[in-house]
Amino acid sequence: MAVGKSTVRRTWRRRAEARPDEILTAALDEFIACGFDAARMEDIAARAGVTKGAIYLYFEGKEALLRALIEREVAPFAERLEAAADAGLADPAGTLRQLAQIINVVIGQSRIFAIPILVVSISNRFPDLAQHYRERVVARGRAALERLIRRGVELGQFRSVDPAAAARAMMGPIMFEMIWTHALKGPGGRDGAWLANHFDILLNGISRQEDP
Amino acid sequence: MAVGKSTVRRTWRRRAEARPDEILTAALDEFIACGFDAARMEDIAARAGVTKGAIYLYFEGKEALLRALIEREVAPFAERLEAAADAGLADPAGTLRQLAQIINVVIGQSRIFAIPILVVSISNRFPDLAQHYRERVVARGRAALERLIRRGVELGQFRSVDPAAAARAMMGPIMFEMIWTHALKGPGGRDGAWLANHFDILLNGISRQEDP
Amino acid sequence: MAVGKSTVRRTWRRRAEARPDEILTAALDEFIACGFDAARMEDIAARAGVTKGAIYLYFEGKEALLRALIEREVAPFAERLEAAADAGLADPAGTLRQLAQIINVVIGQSRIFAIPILVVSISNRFPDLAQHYRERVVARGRAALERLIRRGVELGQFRSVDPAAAARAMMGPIMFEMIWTHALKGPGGRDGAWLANHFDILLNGISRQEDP
Amino acid sequence: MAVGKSTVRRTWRRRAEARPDEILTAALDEFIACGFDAARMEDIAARAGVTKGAIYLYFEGKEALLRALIEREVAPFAERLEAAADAGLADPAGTLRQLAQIINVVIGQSRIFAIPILVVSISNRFPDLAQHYRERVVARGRAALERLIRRGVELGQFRSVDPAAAARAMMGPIMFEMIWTHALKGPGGRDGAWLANHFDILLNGISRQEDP
DNA sequence: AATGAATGAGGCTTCATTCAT
DNA sequence: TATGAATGAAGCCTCATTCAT
Repeated sequence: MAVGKSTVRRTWRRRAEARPDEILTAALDEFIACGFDAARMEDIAARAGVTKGAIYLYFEGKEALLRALIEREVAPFAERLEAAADAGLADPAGTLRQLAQIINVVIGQSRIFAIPILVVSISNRFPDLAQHYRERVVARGRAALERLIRRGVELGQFRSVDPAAAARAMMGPIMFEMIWTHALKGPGGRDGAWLANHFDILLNGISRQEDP
Repeated sequence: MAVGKSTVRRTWRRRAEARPDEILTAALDEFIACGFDAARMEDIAARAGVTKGAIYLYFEGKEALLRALIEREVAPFAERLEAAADAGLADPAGTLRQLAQIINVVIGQSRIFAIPILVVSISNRFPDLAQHYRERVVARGRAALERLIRRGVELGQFRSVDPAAAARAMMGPIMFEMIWTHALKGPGGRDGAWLANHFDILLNGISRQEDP
Repeated sequence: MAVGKSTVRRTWRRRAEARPDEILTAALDEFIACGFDAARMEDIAARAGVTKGAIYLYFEGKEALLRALIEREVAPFAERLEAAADAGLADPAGTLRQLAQIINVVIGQSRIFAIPILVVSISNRFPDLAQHYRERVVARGRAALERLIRRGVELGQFRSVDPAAAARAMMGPIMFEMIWTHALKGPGGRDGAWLANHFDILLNGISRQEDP
Repeated sequence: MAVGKSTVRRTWRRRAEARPDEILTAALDEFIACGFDAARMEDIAARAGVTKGAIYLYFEGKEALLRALIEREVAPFAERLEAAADAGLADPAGTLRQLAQIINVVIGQSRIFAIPILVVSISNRFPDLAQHYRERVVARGRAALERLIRRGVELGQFRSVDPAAAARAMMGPIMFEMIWTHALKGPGGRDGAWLANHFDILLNGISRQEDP
């Protein structure tokens, strides 16, 4: 009985504690679907299963929603990239090939890769968010790729290329795939081979030419 | 007298005829600066040196402004790319290196490379514009690069890679540079060497290895 | 154990019984500080040390709070005035001078003299409250002053003025002092001599001229 | 014909130029009727014969409306008081009696005497407006009365009272009449004799006692 | 008796668009 | 062709009030 009571209460509590996250997820969906300005608070609320006013119990306003969202999504985004890269320092070439395949799959499946596009589209009006993203995600992702490439050079897998330039060269195709998939919505791109192909070409470009 | 009158009239006419273009340019600037939704008709008008109402003499409304803008900018954009590519079919490798340098310079100088970002940021709400852009610019640009690469393979400059894949791989860095320059506004990128570096790596990746 | 329990309970009860009064006091403070409309139920609750919902256990709503407040404050306000006046019927002139001094001190010390201003500022929207105040406080206060003056005339302290007019003439400075102190917040007025001065002049105006 | 055209245009222009004033007048009416917070922009607009949005062509918002209103009303208010007072420096006693009668009449006729009540009721939330009013109207009005009384003393009409104290004593009844008329709306007060009576008593209080 | 999450009506303000001149 | 006053729909946000716990 006492247990029953506690359970009930817990249900109630759990909802209240989960609200901010539910709202943020709803906001992400709306922002991606309509853009920051065209997204209506009421639609975000509806998507989260609450009413307009409820959002303001947890967030100061629309801009706060955007900021909290970036905050919530950006760190894991960067960390996943880094962790995956650093876990494969023993075999840089193989790891880069794997990364290409994984990213290719995830891009098609997860909403998370729509976030960079959201960030880009609001970057002129929220320069600090753009900066945050640049430093937390792009810079860290590039640094992780750089570490892989530098190690590949040390191991003799790659030629002695400039790791920074090579890492940067790899960001391009990733961004292109995101935009192609989530914004321009080009057809046929989702067969999963493209990014791997791009990386192959890049890897070819930096690899040691062992066989003539 | 007649001369005077005619002169005055001509001046006046010229302005009147130039209006739509001035307005579109103003609109482009505002759209890039604030995004489509946040751009105010009044600010566009002010930038163009007219009043709000005058815009409606030439355009149906805000969305029409956007469409006309894309229309006006997209075709030349694609044609310039194509012309430059096709003019260099005699030396694909050299042409691609040149293209990288030219694009790199133009990206930093011209507002024109902010247009793709604008298109991307509104693509979810105006899918037809996205499609238009995809087909008119991205697809044609890719096809032009493809022709270059195919010719390079025929000439023996490049290995027998898949021209489509290689062309696509080259779009990524271009897009990255645009976004980095016009949206994320990363520092230090505008030294002009990066895109050339990326292309070098890619060209390395597809080039025939003449020297062992 | 029983004792402990009862003690706890009593403490608890006492608080519960005190709640309505605490809430009303908090409401008065907020109403005075912000006005009726701008006062927020949440701030009233916070001032009273409870949560928003608790107020509704004791009062129907915001307007009920206002009415209860006027009810609670108005009667004692009037009664104090009356009692003080009637207690001094033996020496009207002296009593009026004393009243001036007492009021002057209390105006500066107590929130109670901010109530008339509150009433005035909401009087157009709650005419019944205004009427209530008019009849319960202003009219009774004036009547008390009138009795004093009439007695003064009878005693030969004052000339045979119209007691009603003279009483009314004395309300003005009091109101002016309240407004000056609690609303317009003029500087320097709180030295305590002004109201006495005003009354002196008024008393001079109605006093018998014993000395030629 | 040319005249006709010009007339039409003038009509149009005149309306546009008159708008701010019409809106302010409407705002004053609403603010007095409902108080600042309860007054709705839409009702103000309706009273002015325009739509909500039109107000924002001329004023920044609701608070700006209030400020412009005070600005517009306060100066003439003070100037009229001063001019009337200074015009009568030759006969202070008579002038003060006249002033009492004039004010008494105007209080009953004009909305202008509801402004002090409006100011008082918002003074806690807009302290700068209160200060402005205090300095521009109350202080100047008091100074004008002071000049009259000082001159009266010099001329021998009045005893050698403190002019500042006497002037201040005269403000009270005026304020009381305003509040009584426009806020508490006491019945029967508008017979026009009261303020004159108050002033008589005050004048008696400060006058030289020529007859024993 | 008390909490605090949630509601929803309603206000202020903005801005694309229209239209008389 | 051009103006700019005016509209009115729509969005953000607040807050008095309710209610499950």
